[in-house]
Amino acid sequence: MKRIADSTVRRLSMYLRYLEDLAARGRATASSDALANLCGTTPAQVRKDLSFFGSFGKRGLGYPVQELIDHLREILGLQQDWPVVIIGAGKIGAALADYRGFLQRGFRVVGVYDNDPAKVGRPWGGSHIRDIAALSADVRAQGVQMAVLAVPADHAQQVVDLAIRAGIRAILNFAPAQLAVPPHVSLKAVNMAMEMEGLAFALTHADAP
Amino acid sequence: MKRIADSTVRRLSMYLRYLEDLAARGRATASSDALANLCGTTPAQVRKDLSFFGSFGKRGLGYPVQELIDHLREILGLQQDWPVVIIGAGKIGAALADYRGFLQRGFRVVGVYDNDPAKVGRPWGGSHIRDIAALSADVRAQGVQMAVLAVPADHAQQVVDLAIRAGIRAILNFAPAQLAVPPHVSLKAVNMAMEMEGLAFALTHADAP
DNA sequence: CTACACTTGTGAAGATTTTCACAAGCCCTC
DNA sequence: GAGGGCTTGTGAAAATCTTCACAAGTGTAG
Repeated sequence: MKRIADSTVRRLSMYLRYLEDLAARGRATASSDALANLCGTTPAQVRKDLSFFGSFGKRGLGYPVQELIDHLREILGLQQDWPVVIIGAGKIGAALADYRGFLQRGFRVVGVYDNDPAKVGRPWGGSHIRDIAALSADVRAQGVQMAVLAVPADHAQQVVDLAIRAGIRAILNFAPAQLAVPPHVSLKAVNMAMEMEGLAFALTHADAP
Repeated sequence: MKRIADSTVRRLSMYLRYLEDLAARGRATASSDALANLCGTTPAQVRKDLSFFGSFGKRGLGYPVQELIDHLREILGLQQDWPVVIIGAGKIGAALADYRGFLQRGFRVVGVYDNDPAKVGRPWGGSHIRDIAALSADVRAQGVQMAVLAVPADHAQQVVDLAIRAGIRAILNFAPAQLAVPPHVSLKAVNMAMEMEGLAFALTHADAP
């Protein structure tokens, strides 16, 4: 199959979000035009994105909302629940561990890890924060493939290496560090400073005609 | 001036990060090749990105690290300190309010706002969490242009509208909602669920040859 | 001073992504 | 069951972004 652009995948995820919204409001169908308006894109873009994976709409009618939701969930790999570990129980890690959005969308946080003795053992969810030394065994035992990284930048690479050795194959990185991972591992980074700098750039160059 | 791609701005931000690293280690110059290796891109990309803004290097030598840092900070609009308000004092908002990375990079959090009476008045930094009713006046009084949004999705649009009326012109949105803003306002969204779904997609389609 | 090794800056080529535009298909009405 | 109003799916065109490749500088060594 042709390679799918990252931007396409992001939009699919967004379509899914709005379709679920529409479904909750009882809408049975949605046109590419309606979906595009909601998502801030164009009808052609919506149709093209979906066409990579099949033909889900009915001409003259639009897309059946519930069916398209099911297709998108399958395309994105959300038919299953993904167990996730969170590494780093600082402010950000703790906030993420309690973030309802994860669970709602099929990501189940099965463990929170830290190396700080002051934090290890603290209650979290129905269990407690675990020592990072236990990560390897836990990940292996539970077949966890996804990790969220929220550790200081100077520990990030070392922690990633550990996680990958344990079998992690997809990482969402909140540490402000550029990480190196082998090709079979997927990595996405969320870098607040970078986003803010993008905004500063936009503000600074906004007035230029 | 030609429009600058978002991807270019993100890379500039990344170059800046690594240049500061290099400067801290006492490196006086860096070639596009060295920079590219650090950032996981190509030398040609580095040179092209920089060439949009001028000619900062010396042939045969590379780029003078400190000078390039200064240029990049100016290009990105980081010569000045940007006052920032954080709206929403939940877990994420609170974590962001204490995030050191902001301050270090020239973003000064001047206020944290919430509408929950239980949170308003709680100490934060040298001051306390303020009522969102005070946002308009504060933003105007202090000329704040940037806001970080960390409120529940169903309040997000309404809060954004309020912020924009008060004079905010750049928003970093952590709420899992697609926001509509007028054209003179810059908006960036960080959507954890979307990132996770991107990873799920990658994992699901990784084995396909 | 000349030769040489190295690196930038940049048009042009190549690749990718988005938009266009329209034939084909679906539903509803008459 | 024919006609008309909509909307999809999709090649092709347009726009955008990345990579290539090389002339033009720059410093160093001999």
